[in-house]
Amino acid sequence: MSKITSRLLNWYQENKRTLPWRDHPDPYAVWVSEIMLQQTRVDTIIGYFQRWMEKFPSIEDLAAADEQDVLNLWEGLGYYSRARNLHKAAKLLLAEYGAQLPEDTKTLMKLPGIGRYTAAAVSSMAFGHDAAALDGNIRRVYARVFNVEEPLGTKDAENILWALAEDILPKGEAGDYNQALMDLGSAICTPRSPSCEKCPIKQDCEAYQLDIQEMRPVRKTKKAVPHHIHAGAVIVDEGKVLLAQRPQKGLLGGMWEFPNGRVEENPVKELASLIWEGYQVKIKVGNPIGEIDHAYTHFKVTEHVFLCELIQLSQKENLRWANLKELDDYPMGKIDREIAKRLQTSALSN
DNA sequence: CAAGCGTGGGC
DNA sequence: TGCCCAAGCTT
Repeated sequence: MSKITSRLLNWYQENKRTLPWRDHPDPYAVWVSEIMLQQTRVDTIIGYFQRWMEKFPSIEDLAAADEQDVLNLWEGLGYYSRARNLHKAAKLLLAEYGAQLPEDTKTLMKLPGIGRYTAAAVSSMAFGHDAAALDGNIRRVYARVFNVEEPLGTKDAENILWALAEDILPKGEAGDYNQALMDLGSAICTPRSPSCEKCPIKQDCEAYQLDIQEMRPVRKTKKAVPHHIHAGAVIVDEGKVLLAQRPQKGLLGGMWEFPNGRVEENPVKELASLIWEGYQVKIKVGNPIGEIDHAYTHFKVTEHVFLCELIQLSQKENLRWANLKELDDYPMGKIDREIAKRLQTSALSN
């Protein structure tokens, strides 16, 4: 075992955080936590993880769940395909794997939502196999320790970093070692202003020795995010409000929303035809309720919301009339949950 | 294989 | 405030 790995493992023993899924004998819990942690911080998922394990304690429970209940529990976490994939995979495991997670990375990667990183994480942490993991933290740590100059995400950088991960991995300690690297990355070797003085491997770190740690990893330049204008319709009829379910694929797949869409310039003028074309619903546009700003990863939105009256409804597929009190039962993205809350609040004060 | 996919926090 | 980023995967 190299000096680097033994220093990291020693540091981990002294500094590892106690987390709900750590030192947990249940591979299912490790799997769920790893999916939740994809592109998501530890602090964010703690509550979600505990509610999830309470409601779906096992693969069998998850496989038997309703998709809407699964999405409701996931609401607010984002990347909702993760929840749908967990659900799909649980059904698959029950049908074809005896309700047990496979232990090897190759079989794990056949499950929806499990890629190279997550397969290695589950195999090493839940089953103790020698699987090298590479996530955002580990990429950053290795890019600094070995002064990798290829921009992150390029084929060259990926080849170099995965090869490093495989080469350095200490046999028999992969689970702790992978977690040690990730804890180091989140606590010490941070993207900006890393705490190099506290780092257990600073004497091994090429970037630190050259004092260029903040120049590593090299990043590719990013594109500007567009800003779109949306118009949304709160359509009320006989005390109920009209909701639409989004398609399974794409943005907020399977979630519910107030009928809305992108407009070019004038939300008031364009809204009625927009709703008609998008949902086959004819409306009369009334008073504005408010504006909501939201930043997605790849674009920003300002949504103008209007109270509207129903004139004609030409299809019922994917549409539903909901009581204001029942809006919490419908999984929604952030914008539509905000609209729902405003409606419930104003209805309460009336 | 580049683009799409959410949201919250830090600075 | 605006921007960057975060335990990635899918198509």
